[in-house]
Amino acid sequence: MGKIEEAIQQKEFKDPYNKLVVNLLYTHSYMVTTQNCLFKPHDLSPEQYNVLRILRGQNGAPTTVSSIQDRMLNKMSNASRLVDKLKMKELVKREECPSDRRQVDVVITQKGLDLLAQLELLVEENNKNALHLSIEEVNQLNDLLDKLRG
Amino acid sequence: MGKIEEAIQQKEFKDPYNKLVVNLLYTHSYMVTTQNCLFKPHDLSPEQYNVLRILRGQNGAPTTVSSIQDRMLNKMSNASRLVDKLKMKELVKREECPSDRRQVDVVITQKGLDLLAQLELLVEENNKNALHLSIEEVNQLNDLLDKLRG
DNA sequence: TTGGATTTAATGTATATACATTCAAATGTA
DNA sequence: TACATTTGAATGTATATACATTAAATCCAA
Repeated sequence: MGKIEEAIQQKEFKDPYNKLVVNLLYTHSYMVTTQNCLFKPHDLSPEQYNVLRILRGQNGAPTTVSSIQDRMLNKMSNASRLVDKLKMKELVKREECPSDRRQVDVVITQKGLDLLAQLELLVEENNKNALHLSIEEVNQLNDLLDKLRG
Repeated sequence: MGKIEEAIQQKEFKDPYNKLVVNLLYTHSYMVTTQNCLFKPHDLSPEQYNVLRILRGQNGAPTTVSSIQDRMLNKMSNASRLVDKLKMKELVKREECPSDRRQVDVVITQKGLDLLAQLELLVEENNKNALHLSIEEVNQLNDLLDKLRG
């Protein structure tokens, strides 16, 4: 894979800031590609996986659609439709919230929990294989990304 | 914005590798959001902007659809359809390649070049405003991302 | 308590990604 | 030359993002 200049056949960048934007977009695509390969055999998209992870993190407590939305990595994704897809696969349950009938309580099913458990090791392995960095570099990168967003 | 843990309301991560994947996805979404805001008033998407940039980088030389595809940040994007959208806006021209009639030569128009020129300063400003990092940190981040992909 | 404002989820539409498939043109080999 | 293979672009379909809009339920203030 190597340097971004070779990967996209661009000789040089206007400035390091411009290069960083391109590098982020390209690296994102690289990571998502590995995730797609991993999840595809299980008929799951990375985004659907993320919703399941959020629901499991609630430890069985019902979670409203808007609460899922708030916790999603992409704030513009559509939790309502993702939940719909997961429900069709019986990975989540969806019930009207008794205290506020506008809201919808979403809970991960046992089938959903089983799928997450099954993927656990694969995801961990995939991450470590895809990220060609030492623990120190990973920590450094995490700090820089946190700082990037201000 | 701050630390990723607060941003997505997740208390802790399984390991730094897992955190990095989440951080990359979240930071990508952050950057693309700023780009969308920038390009939207000009009826352009970040991906269409990227194609125009690639074509300008060819200095007027015709570029085939597959060559555009190779240079794109996301290798799974569909250059054919993006070129189609740009042609409808008269930002590119598309002609049958005389030496190989399977291929299609794409060239950026003056209108396309004018639009890029108009966006030049805005993009630069947007990048510097969105990336809350010093030049040194930007360079460090670029190196780490290059290394990440191996 | 009524009626406007707000909240929540669902839905509609355009764009893009992630594939698979198609079809014409070119290539290579018997 | 003839025919199978490969290549390049377009197209089809499912999923997801990026909005705007809708409709119902709740809230709140007159």
